[in-house]
Amino acid sequence: MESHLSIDEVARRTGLTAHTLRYYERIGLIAPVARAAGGQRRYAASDMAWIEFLLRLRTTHMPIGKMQTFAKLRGAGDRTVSERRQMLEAHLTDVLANIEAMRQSAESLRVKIAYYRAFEQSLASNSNTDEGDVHETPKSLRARTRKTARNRR
Amino acid sequence: MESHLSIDEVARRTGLTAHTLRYYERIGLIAPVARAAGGQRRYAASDMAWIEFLLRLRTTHMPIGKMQTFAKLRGAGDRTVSERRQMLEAHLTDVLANIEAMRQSAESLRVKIAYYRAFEQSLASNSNTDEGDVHETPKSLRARTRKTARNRR
DNA sequence: CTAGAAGTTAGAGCGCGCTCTAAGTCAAGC
DNA sequence: GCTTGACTTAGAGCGCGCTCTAACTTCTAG
Repeated sequence: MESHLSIDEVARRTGLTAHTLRYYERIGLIAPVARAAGGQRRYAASDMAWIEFLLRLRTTHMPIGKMQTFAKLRGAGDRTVSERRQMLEAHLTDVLANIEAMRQSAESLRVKIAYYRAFEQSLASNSNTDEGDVHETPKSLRARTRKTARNRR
Repeated sequence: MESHLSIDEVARRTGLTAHTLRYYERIGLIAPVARAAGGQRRYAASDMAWIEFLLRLRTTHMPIGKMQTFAKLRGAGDRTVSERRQMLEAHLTDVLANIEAMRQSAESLRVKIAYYRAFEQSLASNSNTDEGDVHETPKSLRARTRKTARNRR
C-alpha cells in the first residue's frame, strides 16, 4: 500500500479539489486521513478506493446526507454490512429508474432534433427554389414545409 | 385547443407546484400565459406541451440558464431553428455520456452489493456451524469468508 | 352581502454542494 | 536566518433551483 499521496496528488487523480477533499473529511464522508510530520495529509490506497466509491455514489446522484449515513455505518464495522447492502440496493433501484427516465427523455430529444433537421431541410429547398427571401414569416414557411418535404421523397 | 387549465390543474398534471410554474414564467422559461378575467392564468395545450418539453430538459439535467437561452431562441421564431437544433444536439451528447457514466457506476454498485451479499452469507453459515459468537472480529470473519464461500458451491 | 377559497405580486429565504478567504504553521532552499 | 510555497484551520460566501411569505384581489357558494 502506498500511503504517501499528498492532497494535491489525490485532487489531481480524482478530479476533486483539495478544498473539497478537506470538506469531505470535515463532514465525515472520509475518515481522518493519516498525517505526515507537520500535519500534512497522506492518503493511503484504501483512502483512494473509498474516495472512488464516493465518486460513484456522487455520479449516481446520492445526496451527501445519505453518503454520510453510509460512511458512518462503514465506520461501525462488519455488523452493519446488511444495512449497507440494503441502502445500496435502494439506491440502485433509484438509479436504474433515473437512467430509464433519462433514456426516455433523450429519445424525445432525438425525435425533436430530427424534426428540426427536417424543418431546416425544407427551409433550404425553399431558398433554392424560391426567390430566396430569407425573412418571410414562419407561417408561410411552415405551410410550404409539407409540400417541399413531399417533393423531396 | 383547451385553453382553460388553471395553474393548480397544471401543477397537478405536471408535478410542478404553482409556485414553480409562476417562477418559470417570471424568469422567461415559459412565455406569458393567457389570463382569465381577474388576472388568473389559463394554460393552453401548447403551454402544456412546452412545459412537458422543459421537464424533459430538466430530467436530463439541463441547467436553467440554458433552458432560458433555448426559450429565448424559440421566441425569436423559425430562423433560430438551426441554432436550437445545435443546442439540443450538444445537450444530447452530454446526456448520453451522463447516462453511460451512471450505467457504469450502477454496475459497480451491483458488484458491491453482490460482495456484501456473499459476505452476509458467510456470516450466516458461520453462526450456524460455529459456537454462534456474533461479536468476533471482522478479520477472522473475513478470513473464513473465502472458505465458506467455496464450500457453498 | 359575506365568507372562504383560490388566485395574484414582489421579494425574501432556504437547502445543497461546494468554494473561497483569512490567518497561521511548517519544511526546504538560498 | 529568511524567504518561498505548500499546506493547515475555522468559518464565511456563493450559485443553483426552487420555495415560501406577506399583502392583496377576485371568484364562488350560501
